[in-house]
Order: sequence, then structure tokens, then C-alpha cells
Amino acid sequence: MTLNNQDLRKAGLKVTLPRVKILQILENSEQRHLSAEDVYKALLDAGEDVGLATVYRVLTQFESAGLVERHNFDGGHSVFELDRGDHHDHMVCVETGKVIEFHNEQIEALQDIIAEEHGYEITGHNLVLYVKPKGS
Amino acid sequence: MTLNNQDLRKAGLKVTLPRVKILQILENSEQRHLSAEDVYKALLDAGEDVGLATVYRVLTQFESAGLVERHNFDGGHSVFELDRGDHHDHMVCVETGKVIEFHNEQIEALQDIIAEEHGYEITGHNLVLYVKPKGS
DNA sequence: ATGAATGCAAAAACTTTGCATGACG
DNA sequence: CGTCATGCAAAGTTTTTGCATTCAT
Repeated sequence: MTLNNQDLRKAGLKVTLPRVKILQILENSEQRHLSAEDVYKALLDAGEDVGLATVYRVLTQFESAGLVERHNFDGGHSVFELDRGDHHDHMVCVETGKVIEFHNEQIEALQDIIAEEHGYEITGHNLVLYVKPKGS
Repeated sequence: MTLNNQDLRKAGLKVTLPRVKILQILENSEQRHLSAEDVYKALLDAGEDVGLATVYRVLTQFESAGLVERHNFDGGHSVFELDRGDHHDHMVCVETGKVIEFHNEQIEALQDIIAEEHGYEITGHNLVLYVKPKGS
């Protein structure tokens, strides 16, 4: 799934340089989870002159448009991830800050069962494991 | 599990009025999850003259001492919950806002296994199910 | 042309910190 | 009494907003 200018138009957003660049950064970055500051620095490194406020605005718009997901991991700042359509949960190393994605069908199924047992059905969920390297 | 002044002493904390009052608020509050601001307002309502900075300091100390848990739920601010020793996760009804606590050993076990498989051990986790009444 | 998007700086929201005063043990 | 804790205000962080200018269509 590669997002492009058409996706911006479909979201009702004009195709501007900041938006295109930010999309590129989210797509090409080594880390899949970037803070607004990370994106901002990447823009500067790329020689683009985009303001931090614009980064926040664009990321928020992308979130509303369903292009990215915003996560509030522990640590006081949000991280943004391109929504590639593959659902997964996250494991965050509390020592290095590294983020690992995982998906577990059993847990997903158990969640459905638990909701069901209480007379509900699931509309969404949020699961984050905070971990540290074994024996540290 | 009711915490008292002995628990403060055991944590190496002097038994001061702000600490005792904050502990009481956490124990007696209807809501189990309170922001620093919530605690601060409750103190004012109770006629206590405690500064917001002290609330933050005390809550942070309580967290270090294992007396409370700090959660970073969506929305940019932390909430604190007394650690009563009974771990649980949350199910939030997106229609009524109702919060249901649940605990599932299988999910807990799976989380440990997943962390283990990646060479980590769990230090904490956050699981919230967003649900709606079945067929609505 | 015209409404939307941007950059900058200022403000907002939340949390931490420095320092003088006051309280616990 | 010595030390730790507190209150206040000031500073730090992260994110949002106001406004004049610039850009996309």
C-alpha cells in the first residue's frame, strides 16, 4: 500500500509540498513510528523549509483522513504511523524506546469473547506492552 | 487493601498532610482514575491548601513507591490509579462511556509469551477495548 | 481569483524544577 | 535540630492557534 497525491485529493486535502513531503517521510522512514519532532527533523535534513506547526497540522489531518494512526505511548509525546491497513499492536522497550509491532490472533479472539460475555461487541482496541530486554 | 501511614513510612516517605490527604482522595474517590488536576481540585474542595506542584511530586513519588499506577490514556495527560493489587484492564462503551474492568489470564499469559519470543520481559501494559452494546 | 495552506510567533496545556520557608521525626 | 517536604513562581515540553502571507486549483 503506497499512498500518493491521489490519496490526498480523496481526503479533500490540497496537494501541497509539505503534505507530499511528510507522506514521503512516513513511507520511507526506517522507523515506522515517528514523533512530530522526528518528522520535522527529517524535513529539515531533506532541506525542506516546513514549520513544526505545519507538521502537527498535517499529521492531525492525515489522522482524520485515516492515512495515519496516532499513538500515545508512555513518554508524553505522540507518535504517528502510516496506516498501511495491517492491524497490529505494539511493544515498546522502556529502555531504548524501540517499538516492535506484533499481531496475535488468539488475543484478538479472546477480546471478542470477553466483549461478547459482557453483551458488547468490539469497535476498536488499544494494546501496548511495555517491555525491557530479558534480564537487565 | 487499604493503604495508610505505615505504607508511606515503608516507602521512605515522611507522613505529611499532603501525602495523607492525597492517599485518602485516591482511596475514596468514585472515579478510580484521576488526573493530577482532579486530585488538586479534590484537595481544594476538601479545604486543603496544597499546591499543584506538590500533587505532581507526591503522585510521582507514590508511583515510584508502587502505591499508584500512572496511565497515559489518550488525551495528553496522565491519570493515576491506586494500586490495589488487583490488576485489570478496561472496556469502554463508546456509546454510554461506561467503563468495565476485566481480567483475563489467557491474555496476560499470551502477552508474556509474545514478549518472551522477542527477547523481552513485560514491565507493564495497557489494554483498552472500545465496545458498543451488541446490535445497536 | 478565492479559499485553503503555510510559517512564524504567541499561547495553551501539562509537568517539572529552583529556591526560600516550614514541617516531620 | 537536621533534613526532608512544601508552596510559589518560573521554566520546560509538547501541541495548538491567530494572523498575515503564499499557494493550489
